[in-house]
Amino acid sequence: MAKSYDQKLEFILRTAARIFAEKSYHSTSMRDISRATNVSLAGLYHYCKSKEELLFLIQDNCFGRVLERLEQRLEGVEDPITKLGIFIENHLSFFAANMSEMKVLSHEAESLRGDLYTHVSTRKDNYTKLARQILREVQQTQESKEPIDLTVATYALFGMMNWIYNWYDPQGKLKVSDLASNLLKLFLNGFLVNRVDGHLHALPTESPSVWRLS
Amino acid sequence: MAKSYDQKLEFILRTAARIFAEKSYHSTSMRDISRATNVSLAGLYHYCKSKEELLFLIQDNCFGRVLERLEQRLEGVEDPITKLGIFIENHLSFFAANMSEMKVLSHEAESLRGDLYTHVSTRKDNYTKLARQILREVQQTQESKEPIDLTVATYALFGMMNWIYNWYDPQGKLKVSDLASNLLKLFLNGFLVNRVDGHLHALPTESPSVWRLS
DNA sequence: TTCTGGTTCGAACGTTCGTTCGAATTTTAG
DNA sequence: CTAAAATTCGAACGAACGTTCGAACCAGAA
Repeated sequence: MAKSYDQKLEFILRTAARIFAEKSYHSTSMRDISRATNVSLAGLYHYCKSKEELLFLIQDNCFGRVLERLEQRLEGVEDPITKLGIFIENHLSFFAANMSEMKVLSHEAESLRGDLYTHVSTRKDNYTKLARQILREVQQTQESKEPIDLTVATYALFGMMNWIYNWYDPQGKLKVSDLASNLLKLFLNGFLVNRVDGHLHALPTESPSVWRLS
Repeated sequence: MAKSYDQKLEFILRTAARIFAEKSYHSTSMRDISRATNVSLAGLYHYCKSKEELLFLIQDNCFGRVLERLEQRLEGVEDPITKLGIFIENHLSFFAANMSEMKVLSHEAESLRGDLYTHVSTRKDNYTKLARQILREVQQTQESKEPIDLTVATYALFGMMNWIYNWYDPQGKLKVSDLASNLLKLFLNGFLVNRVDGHLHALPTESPSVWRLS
């Protein structure tokens, strides 16, 4: 029956995601996945064409669910700042509930090749462009003499959010909602407000050559 | 002669860092490095004990230089905000001048094992604690009713900064100094200012179970 | 020149990898 | 019950991996 096939595939994907997150895609062997799932080595290939397809399915399923949920929640919303709040909360709460898959999605971006890479990469691009568009709208609600560069802001936001797999423990004291509201406040205030210019010009600027070895 | 030995080792490390950054540590073979350096496979082992030591030397040398320079520049500085500016500018300008090495330092953190891992990890911890300490000092110069959580702020800062290997092109239009001043402004304003609380409470909060598969 | 110690490398070692194949087993449909 | 289809797996494949070894090479000191 198709149902039990799908369930077992999902189980394999979840287990593989956990191991990929633990020890990275390239140093995980099909034998590791076989051992962890109690499915024989050859048996795994009944559920996927290759190890690379496993990685793809994890990334694509995971991302698909983020996008689907985001579209639902953004529907009908007009206020740019509310949109941004939804975007951040959506991203972080999904991340926290699916740390392994999201770590794999963030950390193993370049482990796919060819069409599979292109497919995931394109979806990420659209996601990034959506964030950038929301930020542009947010920025236009304000007037600032020295607005933050939109590209820097967009990737700073993703950096803040995606870095959490390096430190955040969903089981720990800090709740996801607190994490989200802290990050939203941190980002939004920084993005909109202009206050500390005095300090910036005092920064010593190093010539890059200082850093080169020889 | 010892001089030429060191020079060749440095050359091998730079080349290895470039390839590790391109296709990740675990999917780079010693044969790849041999090909790129024109040093025979066996010859490489005259300059390192193992592939893992290559990775360690890249990470440790790189981090050592960041720390050394940072200590010099922080010496005698008292103002917390100036300290933070120096910290960010130091980190980013080194990152931009050594993208490969820094990508390897950020991205292959868990690829080392045992003592080598512990050694690099400990230095990173101290670096993180230093940043956290500076942020605490910055925060104490202000009084805020709802300050940003210090842990969140610290890792958000590192997320913003370390994420740049995913998008920033040091050869492109955006200069390092602009990148640094934008990120400093973005972070510092967000960290210090309290303004958008109204929007935060309006955020819908999803139950984590929504995100789980089954 | 001869000797010495650092440097280089071709060839091979044993291991592990992703994947395949054919047969055995279980499940489903008629 | 029977036959077809779906599922499972032991065993093996060739390829690629990190590393080693012994010999060859080359510099500078005597």
